[in-house]
Amino acid sequence: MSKESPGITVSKSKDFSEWYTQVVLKAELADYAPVKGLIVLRPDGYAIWESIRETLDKKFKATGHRNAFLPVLIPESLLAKESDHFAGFTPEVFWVTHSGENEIGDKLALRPTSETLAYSMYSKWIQSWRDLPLKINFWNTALRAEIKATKPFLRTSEFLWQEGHTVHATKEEAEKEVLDILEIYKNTVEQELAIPVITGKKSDKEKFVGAVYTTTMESIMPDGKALQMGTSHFLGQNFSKPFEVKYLDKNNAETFAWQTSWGVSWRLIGAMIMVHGDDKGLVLPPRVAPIQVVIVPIYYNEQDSARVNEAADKVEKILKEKGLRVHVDRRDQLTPGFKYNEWEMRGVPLRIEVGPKDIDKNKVMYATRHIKQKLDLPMDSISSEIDGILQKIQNEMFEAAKKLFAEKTVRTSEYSEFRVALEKGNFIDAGWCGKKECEEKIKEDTMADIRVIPFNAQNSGKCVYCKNASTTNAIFGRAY
RNA sequence: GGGGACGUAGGUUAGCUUGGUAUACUGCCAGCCUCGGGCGCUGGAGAUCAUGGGUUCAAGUCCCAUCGUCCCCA
Repeated sequence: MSKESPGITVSKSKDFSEWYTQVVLKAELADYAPVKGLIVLRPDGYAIWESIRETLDKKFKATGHRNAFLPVLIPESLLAKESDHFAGFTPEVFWVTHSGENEIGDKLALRPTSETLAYSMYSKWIQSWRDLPLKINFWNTALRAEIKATKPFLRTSEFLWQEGHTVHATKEEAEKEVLDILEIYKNTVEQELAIPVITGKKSDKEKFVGAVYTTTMESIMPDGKALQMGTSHFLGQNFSKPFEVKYLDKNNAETFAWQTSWGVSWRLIGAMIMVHGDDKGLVLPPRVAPIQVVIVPIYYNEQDSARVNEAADKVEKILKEKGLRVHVDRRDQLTPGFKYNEWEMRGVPLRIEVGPKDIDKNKVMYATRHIKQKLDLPMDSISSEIDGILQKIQNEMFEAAKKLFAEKTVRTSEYSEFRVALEKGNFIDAGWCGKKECEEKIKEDTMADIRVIPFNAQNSGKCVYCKNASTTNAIFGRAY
């Protein structure tokens, strides 16, 4: 492996894993931390997270949610209060056992997720039906020990995410919340990150421990592996009972509340890298790119330098007035060619070149990142056309990703075909009888599990494994 | 759970078999350069050789232990 070259040295199709690592490091999104399984998010990576966060935050607030913050330490006694939930997480919990030299009796977990802590507070805050619904979101990190198979953004021992925790008076209202949130997730991922997803329910085997059911959005990566992009859980009264999240209803009757929880993480950044990147590096959708347009001035002498820089300033001003994130690369010790390659590796969706020849013709050149093309743009048209150009890039990236998704989804009712298609790296859309045994057998056999039972699933009639009548089709895949 | 690779300058590394205070490229700094696809030239700074112990006149190199990282397969 050569990390020496400033560019990406392997092709995406030949060595996907190495390609991914190089893009993350060389595009300066993240770097490895001194502790195994942890990464440091660098400014470009963080800017992408901020962009996702701002979009979601607006949508959460528009639908009546408020932000709050919880501490990172959770006492074992509290974490263990809902036993299924505890059993599900305990293998990957980090424990704080000492304060200074003193051992802590009730040892403290670094939060793997905050249900227990949040709901112990909620039980104090909620007394009346008038206190409901309670809809709070937390932007924080979660810690889950990943000892083997770590990968930046996809599997790390600490990750940035948001977790929403809501409480409702009725089952119906809580179930609506679960779906409303999933819809917000889907829209955000498709419109901002240009990644198509399929939404639906998890099987009982794959649902969040402690939930009544889990809804999810899933996508497929170019290497054929499935990636869970976000989940929204209906918790029923599974937590409200042990944690006594209850209220007096209008008839003065004490009632256990209905709850939801939901989250997306910086895993979305990993998905975006994998779906859109190419052999030259990162490719960012304009809507989340930290730099949407980079301007490269080109000149050979003092005389040109003055007028070229002046023209570059003018273009920058036009773009900034449009509210775009723009950067002029004024480093004069580097050649234009070097700069082109560098900005391409870093994924900037649009590059504008301004040189003496362009100024003579009162135009600029622009090059798009997602597909290789270089076109003229008259100086006077920049302001009116730039939004359209960026929107076109965003659309074309989404269309290309949708095409990939469609190509990698195979419908079959034959188990032999199922295995072949899976081996080639596909989602398999196949009938399922609804029994856990078939799901487990398939997993043993092929390493694939049920990623999602789509909301709009068809029913092909018989289970792909046992051949008995199917209750629904499900999407099978090998997951990250 | 199983297997593999590895730790020497910011990055990538040579040197280890056969012990004698470390090599190059890249990046970085300064100065030049007609710089439109990873230009070229000159000079310079940069290394407790992962950590601890042992053998030896002498350890990056040999021995023991520890720590850590990455990758692949289930």
